[in-house]
Amino acid sequence: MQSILRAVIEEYVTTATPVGSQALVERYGLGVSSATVRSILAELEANGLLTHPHTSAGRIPTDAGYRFYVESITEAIPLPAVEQLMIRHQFGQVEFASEHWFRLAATTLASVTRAAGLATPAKPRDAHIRRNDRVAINERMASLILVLREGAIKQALVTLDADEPIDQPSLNAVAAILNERLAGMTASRAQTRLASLRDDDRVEQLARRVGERVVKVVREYDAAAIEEVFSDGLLNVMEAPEFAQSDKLRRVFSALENRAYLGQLIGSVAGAGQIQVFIGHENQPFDMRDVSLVLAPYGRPGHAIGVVGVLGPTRMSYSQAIGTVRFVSGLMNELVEHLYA
Amino acid sequence: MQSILRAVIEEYVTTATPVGSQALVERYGLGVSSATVRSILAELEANGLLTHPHTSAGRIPTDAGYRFYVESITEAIPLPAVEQLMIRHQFGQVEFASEHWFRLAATTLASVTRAAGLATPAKPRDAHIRRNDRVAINERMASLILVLREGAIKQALVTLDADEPIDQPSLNAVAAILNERLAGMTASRAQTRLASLRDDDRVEQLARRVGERVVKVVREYDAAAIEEVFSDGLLNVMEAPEFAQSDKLRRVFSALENRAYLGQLIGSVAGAGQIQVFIGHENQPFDMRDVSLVLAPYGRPGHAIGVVGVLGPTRMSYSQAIGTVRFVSGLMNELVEHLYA
DNA sequence: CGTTAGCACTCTCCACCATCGAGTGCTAAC
DNA sequence: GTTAGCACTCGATGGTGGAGAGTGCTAACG
Repeated sequence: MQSILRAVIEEYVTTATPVGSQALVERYGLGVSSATVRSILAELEANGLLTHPHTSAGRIPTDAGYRFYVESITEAIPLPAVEQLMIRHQFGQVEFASEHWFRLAATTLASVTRAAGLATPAKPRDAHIRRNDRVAINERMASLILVLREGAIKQALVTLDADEPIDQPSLNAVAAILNERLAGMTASRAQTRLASLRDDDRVEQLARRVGERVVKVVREYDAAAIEEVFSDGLLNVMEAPEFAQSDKLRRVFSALENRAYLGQLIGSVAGAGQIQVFIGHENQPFDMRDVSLVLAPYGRPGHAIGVVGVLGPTRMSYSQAIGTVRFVSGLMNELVEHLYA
Repeated sequence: MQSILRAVIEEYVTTATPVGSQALVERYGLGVSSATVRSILAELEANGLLTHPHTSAGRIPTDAGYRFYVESITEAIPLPAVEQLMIRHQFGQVEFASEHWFRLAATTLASVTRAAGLATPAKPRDAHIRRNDRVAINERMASLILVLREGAIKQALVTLDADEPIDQPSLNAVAAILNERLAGMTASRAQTRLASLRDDDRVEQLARRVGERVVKVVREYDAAAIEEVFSDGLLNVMEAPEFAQSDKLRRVFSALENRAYLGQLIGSVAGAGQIQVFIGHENQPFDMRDVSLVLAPYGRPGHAIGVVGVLGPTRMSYSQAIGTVRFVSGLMNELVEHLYA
């Protein structure tokens, strides 16, 4: 019974056409006749795991069927050793900098699974300020460059609307104050340490103003749901026969372009801490009901967390996808670990 | 004759169906009968400006027809004042930092022209080093942060494979040397200024090694064809009826994903210095023959140059697209100018 | 009672065909 | 040069009729 469901799904995943009872007994050594299979298929359909496009067609899995199947995969197919080596090799070739990794992860996932690869950079929960520098552009404005301990770099312009231009020595003094007070702080701790600056001293006052700007930038960074979702291999998804009618395709793309839902999903994956599968119309709010996602977090829990995964048609090879995503997220874990070591 | 061509194109642009002689006389006050129009249409077809999908269908413009039409647009329709104001307002709302502008430009172009908006950040021809800082991550590695005068920020890790760990004072000394020698330099000038560093002094030797890394990063930045092409509103293009068959769509997307051709185009536009239109199969090498591009450079000639524009079906409103792209690129010019002022 | 062979039934797919109509090209007259 | 008239072409539409795949049901079997 479960093995029949499994057979139906695996057959449908490869052929993309409704699968009949005969095809099953022929291609999978089930040891029973097609009539028996038919009665089991009818039962599976009654349980809501399979459907009928029409009376005289074979069965196709429902989203619930896929869900059942995915839950039953206790050990996902691990990625073949050859491919593991290849991927490691590729990661070895890019520069050792976290900003390159997540893109490569998406590209790799896309090419291995033949679906679309998704990845976000590792984003800290509460970023720590490592250091900040300012470069005066002119007397009225300063360009702030903020380095976060988690590796991100932020830039902001601050207008110094003082009555008279500020000279470079004063700016240096401001910078010194800020570095002394803000280094290593999170946004909220930085805020409290700025409070004690005096209002009657011109330099301290300026430092406070600039410092508040710094805090604001860091807060915004903390609050941003996802910095960026990088995707590669969307073409693979477009090529699937179920997207031959372009309206389905459109739905998926509009959901991708409006990244709100993706962000929410990714947030929940990052929170859950393990690989997760979202199938078809389980993706409720937006128009993603024609696709499934396999997502896994990577990074350091409590520090920086990103997400990698694949997006494919509901009819995708979940076991392969899970195996591949698991490997890539593991690899990313290693890399991030190295960075912090 | 030219007015008939113009009428055919404008009608086809709005209806997306082949246009016949009767429809033309009805909807455009041409003052002649359909038979006359037919003979003119036949002539235009002989000149290669129009085609026939089949015998009993109306005419549709060829790429050459569009080209002729575009050349004849001496004064593009300027963007309505209301929309100009709206756009200015939107640009006023984002932070005053060049990295936000090009994304907004793409988004704006997409929503106004109902096609896809494209934009690249302004990229300098020969970047100048403004300043660089290093933050030691541990004793064996330093994280380089490189600020270019043109506003870009680059990051790189350098492994300091010295025999013994390097202490912070030495690192500071290295940084001081580098800032003194490299500030304001282009990559090639920086290279020559590094040559005079002595090999027998440990700090100078280290400075040379790190400095060479800096030069390499800047060179890579100079050499990179395009940093990034940001696109928005690809959905608009997907919705055009000519992309109902998804294979055409696929061609366009594969051309976009493989950004080589786009980069080449953008390079040529940046070089040409004015708005350019690429129609259908004029986009020779790659599979972009189903779409047209209207691209314009922005920035400061000789300093930083970026490109903004739209990508739409060949059947797009060129006059509106040209007007809009012209306005947006002009606006970007103003903004960049402000930044340098 | 589970399994199986047999069989009628259902429904899609495809090829074929006739019809319709938009739009053309041509010709002859103005 | 322009126009009316007309035959012609060819895609689009819709209906028909097998062919084939696959089902569900029933009755028989171990």
